[in-house]
Amino acid sequence: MKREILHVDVNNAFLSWSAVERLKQGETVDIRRIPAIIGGDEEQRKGVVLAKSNIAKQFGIVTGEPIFFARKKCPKLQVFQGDFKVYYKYSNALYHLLLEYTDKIERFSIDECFLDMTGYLPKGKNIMDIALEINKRVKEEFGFTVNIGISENKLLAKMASDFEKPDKIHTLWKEEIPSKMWKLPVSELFMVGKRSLPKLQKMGIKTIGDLAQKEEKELIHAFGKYGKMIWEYSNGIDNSEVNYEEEKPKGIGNSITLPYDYTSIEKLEEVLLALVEQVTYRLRKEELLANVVNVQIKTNEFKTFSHQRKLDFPTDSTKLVQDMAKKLLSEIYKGIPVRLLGVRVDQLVEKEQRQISLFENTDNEKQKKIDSTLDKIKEKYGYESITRAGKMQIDKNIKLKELGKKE
DNA sequence: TCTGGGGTCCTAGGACCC
DNA sequence: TCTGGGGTCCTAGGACCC
Repeated sequence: MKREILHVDVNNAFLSWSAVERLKQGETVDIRRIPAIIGGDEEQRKGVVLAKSNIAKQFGIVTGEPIFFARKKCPKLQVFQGDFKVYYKYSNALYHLLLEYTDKIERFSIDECFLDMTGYLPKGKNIMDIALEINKRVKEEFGFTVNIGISENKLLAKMASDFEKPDKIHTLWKEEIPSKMWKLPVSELFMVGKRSLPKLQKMGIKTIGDLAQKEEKELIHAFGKYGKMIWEYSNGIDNSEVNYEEEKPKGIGNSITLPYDYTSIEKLEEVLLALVEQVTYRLRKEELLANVVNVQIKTNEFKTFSHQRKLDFPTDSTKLVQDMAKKLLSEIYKGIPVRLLGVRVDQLVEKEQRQISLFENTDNEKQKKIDSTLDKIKEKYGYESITRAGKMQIDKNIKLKELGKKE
């Protein structure tokens, strides 16, 4: 059966949301109408472009590039700091509006949703009517704009929403693939990144159409599973479902670019504990246990190293994750200046259904009590109220993240 | 003042087992 | 007295997305 899928994508999400919030606070300048970007804190060495206004885009500014470069391209550029609390607020507002049309919604990212409208169209209305209504309502009720892509699967709907921006609705039905999608450069295809591009070009593939017309076998030979996937995408093939059920995360991580390169293991360990605390706090909130701990560093030369290890039994204990993380850090740290430090936990399992291991001792009851007591304080007074690491004791220069609420 | 942070998925090699 | 081989698990690294 042919499905009816919408992809709703907020235009310049972070910048638009900041613009709307500022206007609401009484500011008169709409930062969408000036050369502006949302950027990270340059003093904390997080100075990259997170979002740009269309005017900034006209100067050649791209997401992810250093603000330093962006300023060279556009000396009059205005830089604003992002606020993730605000972003979650608008993301949730949009989601709730969309829920009025179907309950089959996949939140693909903070600013993108897939809607499965199959069987959800009200009498006398077609999918375009619904898209028009959503587009209009979002603009009127929230003050920001969205692009909407319409098709019979997620891939095509997503490609469609990416066509002309902002505030536009596009269809990309199967029969429109040759005229609307094949002419585009292959780099525009979802999942074709900067690493694959040169390889594809060497094969004589410049457009999505070039890729579609290759033999599938040739792509599989050159790229394996990935080759099969992008070949299918170029032909508009995607049978994946709109995943509307809230999924538990498969891994939880926290990393930080340090304000300057660290060369002492003691200082790194202090930060490591703060990272572990946040990760395990989130673990416990999700009622998950981790089987694997991973520690990652990035050197001053931008080389990354990581070590991971399986635990004897799954845990959400700050202490146990910290012990393992310290071990892993000591394995990778060879005295090279460290720019970034990160901790992740993986292979997460539900708290209830885990096996009780023979190795698991029961004398960690004390640790459990400490964890849950601290969690309660965090719930009540905010995450920053108490940490074992105590961010004040760490480096005064470090600003740890606030925990954004997904809801 | 050059280069964020949070994810998912895949690959490849080695260990280990049968 | 010459190197088998398939399957699974573990680990490191990398690609891609927003």
